[in-house]
Amino acid sequence: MSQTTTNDSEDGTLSKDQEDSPSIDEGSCGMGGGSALKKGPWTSTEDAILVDYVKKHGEGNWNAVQKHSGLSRCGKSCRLRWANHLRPNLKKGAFTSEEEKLIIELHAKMGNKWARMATHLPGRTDNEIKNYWNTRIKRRQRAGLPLYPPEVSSQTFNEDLQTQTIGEFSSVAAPHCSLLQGTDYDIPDGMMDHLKSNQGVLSYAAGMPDISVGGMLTHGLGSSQHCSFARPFIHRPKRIRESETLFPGFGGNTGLPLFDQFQGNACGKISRAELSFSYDPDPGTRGL
DNA sequence: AAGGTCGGCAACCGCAGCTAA
DNA sequence: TTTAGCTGCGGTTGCCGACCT
Repeated sequence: MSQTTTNDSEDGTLSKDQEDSPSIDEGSCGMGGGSALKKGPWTSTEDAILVDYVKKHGEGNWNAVQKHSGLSRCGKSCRLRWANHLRPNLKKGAFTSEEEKLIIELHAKMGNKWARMATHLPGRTDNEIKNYWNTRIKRRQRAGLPLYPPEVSSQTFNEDLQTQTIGEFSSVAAPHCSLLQGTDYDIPDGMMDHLKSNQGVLSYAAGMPDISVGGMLTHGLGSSQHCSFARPFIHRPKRIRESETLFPGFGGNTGLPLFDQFQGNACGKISRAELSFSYDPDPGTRGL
């Protein structure tokens, strides 16, 4: 939209911006290469080179793109550009209401698993979904609205309970969740206090009127819904970062387990038929 | 009209998982 | 078994146009 993604000259020749590019980085992207790598917006010339390269060699082996095509872009940058903008069958434009419903539904189920969510939205990229969601969070926070419509919260919760009851992924979930389903969850007092004090601003909790943070903990964290909420407490560097986002100031070193695996299992079961809730993606803010 | 703020988007960064040597 | 390279993912930042005051 606003961003110029192809900012070279009309005739497609190498424009000035390719020479004095927004920024030249000496071997960033993790891997050095010695040669200066360009950063910033892609030009249509670069796009063409990348498309041509992928046509000839296929996707993957992104680091070879720089070597073989002469593009001054690191492999990561090429992969991202291809995945988000050049890949065929990409759907452009605003999300349809169906897609919005699906995103909300999926996020309620799996949390910030953008890539996984993208697999349920053909033609959409994880980046698009992530951007959409982040914007949505901002809007809803500003409007003081819950993140999820109540229908989504309770529906998702019930589905997951059902799912678990019939043992759809119990073989995977059990080892993790059993740790949480005992009577003594062993939640440190300080942590509990922190959770309570943050409840008002917890985006997840805010969207779950029936499942307050306290309720989550006393209710049993066995469902995938709960487990995904439990993720912020996971003892793992990456998750700690996440936890700091959701629970500022809380370090997350509680030794609670990781649920990503069975989340993935649970996530694959969503069908369009489930989207029966009445919903407004952003009540009161759509017309912003 | 000018300045400030917001919304939307593209792209970068750092980390983790996977795999081949 | 270890290690280095590659890839993918999620978080974050910066840019720019639109809108508001």
